[in-house]
Amino acid sequence: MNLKTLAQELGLSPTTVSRALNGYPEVSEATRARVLAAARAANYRPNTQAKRLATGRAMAIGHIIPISTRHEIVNPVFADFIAGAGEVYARAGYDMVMTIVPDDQEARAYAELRSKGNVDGVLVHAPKVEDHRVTLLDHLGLPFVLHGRVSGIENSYSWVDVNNVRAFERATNFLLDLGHRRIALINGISDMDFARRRRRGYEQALRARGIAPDPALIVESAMTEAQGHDAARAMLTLAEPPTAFLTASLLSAMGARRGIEEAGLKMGRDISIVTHDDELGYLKNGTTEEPIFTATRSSVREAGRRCAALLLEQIESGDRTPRHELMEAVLVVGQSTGPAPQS
Amino acid sequence: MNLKTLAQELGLSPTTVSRALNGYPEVSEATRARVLAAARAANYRPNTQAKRLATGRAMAIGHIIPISTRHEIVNPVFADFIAGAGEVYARAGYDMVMTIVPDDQEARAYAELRSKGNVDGVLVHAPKVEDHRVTLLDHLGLPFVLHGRVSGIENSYSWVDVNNVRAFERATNFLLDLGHRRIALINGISDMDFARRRRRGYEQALRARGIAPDPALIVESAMTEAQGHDAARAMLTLAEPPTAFLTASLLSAMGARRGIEEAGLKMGRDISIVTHDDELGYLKNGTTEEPIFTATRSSVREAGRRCAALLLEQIESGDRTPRHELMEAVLVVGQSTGPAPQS
DNA sequence: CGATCATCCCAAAGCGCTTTGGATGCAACG
DNA sequence: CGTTGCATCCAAAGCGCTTTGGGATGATCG
Repeated sequence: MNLKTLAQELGLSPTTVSRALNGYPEVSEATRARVLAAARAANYRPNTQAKRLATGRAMAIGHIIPISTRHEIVNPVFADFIAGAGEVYARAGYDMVMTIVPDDQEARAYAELRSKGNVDGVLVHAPKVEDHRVTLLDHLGLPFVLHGRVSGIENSYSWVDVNNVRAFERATNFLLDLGHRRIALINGISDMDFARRRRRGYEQALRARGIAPDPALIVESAMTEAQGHDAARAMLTLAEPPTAFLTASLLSAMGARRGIEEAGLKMGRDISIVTHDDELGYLKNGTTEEPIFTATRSSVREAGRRCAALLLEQIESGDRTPRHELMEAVLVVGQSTGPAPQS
Repeated sequence: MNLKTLAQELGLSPTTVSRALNGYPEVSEATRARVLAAARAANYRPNTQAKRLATGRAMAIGHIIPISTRHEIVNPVFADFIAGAGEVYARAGYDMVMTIVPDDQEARAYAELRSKGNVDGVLVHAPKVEDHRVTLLDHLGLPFVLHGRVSGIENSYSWVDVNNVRAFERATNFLLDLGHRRIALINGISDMDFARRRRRGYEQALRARGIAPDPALIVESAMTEAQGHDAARAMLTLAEPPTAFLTASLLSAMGARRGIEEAGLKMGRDISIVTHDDELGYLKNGTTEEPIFTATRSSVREAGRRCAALLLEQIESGDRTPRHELMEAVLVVGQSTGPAPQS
């Protein structure tokens, strides 16, 4: 069923039917009603490709997911972020098109997306400290929004981010207030912009109290359960072991807890943990009311929603002036923290 | 830059240029070379929408992700599966379009995808025991492949699945051989077809040794860390506690381990765990050589690849006769299992 | 040398929609 | 009564590509 035959059946021109369906005023309400009824009856839906070609709008947003051939890790945060963004797209009638690409071909993938014209804009994931994608996209003239920011770049661009500096500053202060002085940071990969910011927040808080950050108490690598475990195990054997851990993900925190317990210590009493919690669907930090870990909490799903909303707004308004949204993490207190043990 | 102007610049007709680019034989190799060179120089890429409209092929595969409003959990396996499938799509020049939809509107979403014509086929995730999607898609005439199977349905369809029955039968036998008799199953949600099959494998193995499955030793719910923990804690307080746990995911296994250790027991000595391991990128079971948990291992990413390959093959060949692929899980021995303790 | 046949190229139609630029009819107006 | 203005509708062009159905051109053959 297409426009032409639907129009014929109604004894109308395609023009009129198209206008009736798309809510243009040049058609009487009587015929509009007739058209709508017929369209529904015939289960008519305009062909996407034809519409796209005619309007020049792809009605789709691109997400490019680079797959590293080295540490082939799929970002665990990814699924939830996508879910949030996808909700918004679906409501607005946009498709979400995902491209999986070896990370050395990422630039080409963006360029292709642009020149083949199959998206109206892109959402950029997991920016690194110096991320070339921003300049590339600027140059391509493809509307985009970053989930996160890029420290080492001058360009201005639209982004949605958590206030990572502040979150980790607060978390560190929280531990300092409990009397902890040897606080370890189990962070994400140091290339990542968010990891850089978290570290800055952590170090700022320490320095503000006159404590020099100790490199032996900082680990920066992929945020897995094993990472947390191994880092905790290793650090607990130091001559001056930490009394608290600050971890960048719930998985790392779980690993750290395991390491702590293997060392015969008790979390929340002997050793404290504060973690960042992205509120992933499949990885809950206890319940909202009774969290297991003390955490800086910020929903990555909500971030997905906001990124998507921001991008759609830019595309539909045509307004390219960069806009930002800074989300604050909530510090929730769980059972993983307590006063520093008297040594 | 479009076909027409490119053709003009070359002094050729659009027809010839199109044919040259698409490898048709009706064009001399000399002009083909000229055309290719010019196209590359102009960075020309045919407009996707126009191509799609002209050919009637969307060159895209749909994935519909239902979001339950109740337990809004995003399948943790999802990201890795997508990554696998996406690799194959990208190589074949297909887009992957993802639709996030409230689960009560899933059927409508498939119908729309079909009538709007923006995909050539769909990949169906996480089938339930009685899943209406198979009949729906059959009826819509939209090519599809299931990741998993549907027990309660007669239709034949294409699928790729792990031999869940066999995997859990083997895992159970492995524990039985170690002398365990009280073996608990911490399974996925019972509606899920894969969970049903795993339970069947588990019960078959028990019955084959004359052991009646004990409902008190079976939990079926969302596979989270908390699930594993809570189930293990609860079961260990039974009058006749289990000596081994069989879990359906690494997260559950991690939770169970925590529960075990909280009860002052040692995994691998006092209590054994065998888990299923989907080989998720961000959730490794130790290393390939030295797994932490004894596990039935099967890569969900590889499953994604095979699903995608199967679907593309069906679409491109036009052959709609259902095809299957059954993957066998490997049983790897880690440090989480040992002989049943003498009571 | 004319007929036949590849080879190489092109004009034009068509994919299904939107949108521009009228046409038509009718009420209102001076 | 002629004109204006409005409300409705339509024909046709166009989006950028593919593909059908030829049309030249030159080589081959009897």
